[in-house]
Amino acid sequence: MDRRPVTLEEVARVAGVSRATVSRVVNGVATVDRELRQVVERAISTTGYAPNRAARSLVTRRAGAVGLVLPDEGRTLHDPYFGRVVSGVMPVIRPLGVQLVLTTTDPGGHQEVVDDVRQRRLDGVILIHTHGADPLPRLLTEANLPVVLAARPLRPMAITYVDVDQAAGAALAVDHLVDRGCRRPATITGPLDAPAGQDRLRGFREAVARHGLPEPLVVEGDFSREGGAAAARRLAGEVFDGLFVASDLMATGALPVLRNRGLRVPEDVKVVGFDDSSPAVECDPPLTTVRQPVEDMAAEMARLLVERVERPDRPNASVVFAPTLVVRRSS
Amino acid sequence: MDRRPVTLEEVARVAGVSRATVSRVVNGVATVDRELRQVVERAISTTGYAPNRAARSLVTRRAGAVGLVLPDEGRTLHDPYFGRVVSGVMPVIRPLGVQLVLTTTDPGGHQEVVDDVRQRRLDGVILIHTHGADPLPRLLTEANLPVVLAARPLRPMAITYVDVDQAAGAALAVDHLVDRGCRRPATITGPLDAPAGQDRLRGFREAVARHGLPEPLVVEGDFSREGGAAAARRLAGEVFDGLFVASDLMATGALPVLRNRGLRVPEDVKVVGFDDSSPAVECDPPLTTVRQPVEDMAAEMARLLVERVERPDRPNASVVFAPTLVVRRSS
DNA sequence: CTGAAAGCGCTTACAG
DNA sequence: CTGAAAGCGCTTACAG
Repeated sequence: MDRRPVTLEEVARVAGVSRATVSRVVNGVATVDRELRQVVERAISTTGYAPNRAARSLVTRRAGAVGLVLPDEGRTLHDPYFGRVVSGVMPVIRPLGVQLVLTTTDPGGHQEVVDDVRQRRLDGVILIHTHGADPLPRLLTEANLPVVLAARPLRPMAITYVDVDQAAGAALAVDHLVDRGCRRPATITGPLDAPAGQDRLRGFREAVARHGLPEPLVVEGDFSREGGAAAARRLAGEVFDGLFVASDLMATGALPVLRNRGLRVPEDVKVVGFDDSSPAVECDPPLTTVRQPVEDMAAEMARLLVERVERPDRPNASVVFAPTLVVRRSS
Repeated sequence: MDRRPVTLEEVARVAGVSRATVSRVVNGVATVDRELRQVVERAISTTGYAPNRAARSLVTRRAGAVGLVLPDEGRTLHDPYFGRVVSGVMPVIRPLGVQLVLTTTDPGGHQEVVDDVRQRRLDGVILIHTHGADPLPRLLTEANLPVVLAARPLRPMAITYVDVDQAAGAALAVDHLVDRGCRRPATITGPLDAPAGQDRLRGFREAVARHGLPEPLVVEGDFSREGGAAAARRLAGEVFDGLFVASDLMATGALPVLRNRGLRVPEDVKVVGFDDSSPAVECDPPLTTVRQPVEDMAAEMARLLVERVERPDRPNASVVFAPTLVVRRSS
């Protein structure tokens, strides 16, 4: 029953060759004689051999695993965004035999990730949703570990990242509102100490100016539903006919506030969100919103990471994707 | 810069002891002399030593990693349920230094998982959402690998699983509807070839009978939003004042159909869902629903799994959790 | 309580 | 193209 697993040694014995040759066949080294290869392959399948990864890792100095690091707040974990990232990463690393290890950073620091890296259990790391103050990106790059960020870092630094063109997304929203006849724009921004918050506001402002519209109303939110509601309340008494909310979740908080004020959406105010997350579909009315190609972005992150694991000397890169507009009933 | 990482050997040299002694200190073996231990600890911290996990795995025959296996359909991945599972598992395995590896089963089979297991990259596996026909549970248990299922298997088999008392959840819903004055119950079931679908229907029927209510209306759904809408349409022309929908997602499909028929919720029909997933909060009106203690259940899965990794001789166990009712505006 | 030594299962120069 | 041999960095009986 629980007999020891088959080793390379055994396969070699059955095939009547050296361990080195079996190893070469297993790893697809091209120089092996065709006939010998077949003998070995037969021995592998009759013995049911599977290579022990720990032994291989020990000599190759490769864990064969990359980490996906999420902030522990739960927010991210329960966000469909997370699932989309996983869907994007999987298809690129799996064919390479690379495992995806999930890590959440503990409040007390990042000991988990750092340990996994120091113990060589992780060849590289994809970092999701780091705050500006997060020391982890620097910690890891300084340790010479391949790292890819899921967004532009707050402060410029030498690091590889993938992002969506946030400003272009905001512009998409404004163009659409203008197209629908809006002349008095307003926005509920994200937190302005986050790159996404900053960039979406900048894109909004630039597009508003480009269309020759009056100075827009701007209130700051924090990407949460409650923050959206609070921001919408601060808009009470103001006059506007188009509202760009920098995240769908905030929009679901803002919508009821508008309704209570007697404003109909989209008749009196047209609303556009950002993210195309599930709340956008479920809220009433369903939300027109800016969508990021998250799966594609995640696949690109994986590709960049794997590349840097293979070739640590590769220079940093940043790849920026174009957002798209998803039109629903709120506009 | 990229100098070789510190090894046990080096620490031993610095501390003036043997590798065996350093190993014992690292692994917390109690029998080491107090003074020696301190010397070694100092050497570890001055050298910045971190044990190489591949080397350890090779001799201990433990990967130090468990797999979380999800069906590849995307459904699960984008479901907040998934995030809740991860939140539950993490706190129990992390302090043990065990990694969580994410795997989705490929449509063509389960080669990924099976390979990871055969290569000893995974010590055990948590299986989420397996269908009745899924060969994976049997495949893995026959290979003598510790496995924990996230639900009762469709066909009885010798396996460890954690579940919620589905029937009790349905009964909770019925009791609540009756409490709110409903006398004519109806239900939209899950797929009846799935344990959850079966058990929720059984619990519903038993509770209806217990309350002495008339024979209820029963239409089968499939746990999807569209399935919920379709089922609700099949209810057209029927008279009922309480509707138990076997998943929140189906309820979000059913709600608009009821509204189009001129039925007000909760005035004309009271509706109770199942899962307490995010759609329950976002739909209109917010849904009264049956909640599973997913985080607790996931933590228990992790505990059972780890236990079986340590002691493979442990007999199978099944743990069933009690559901709770979350009351919102739909009832 | 501590150390010398064997061994875990691979890969990879190095010869030939 | 193939094999003998060294070595990756640990743990763990086994003596003492």
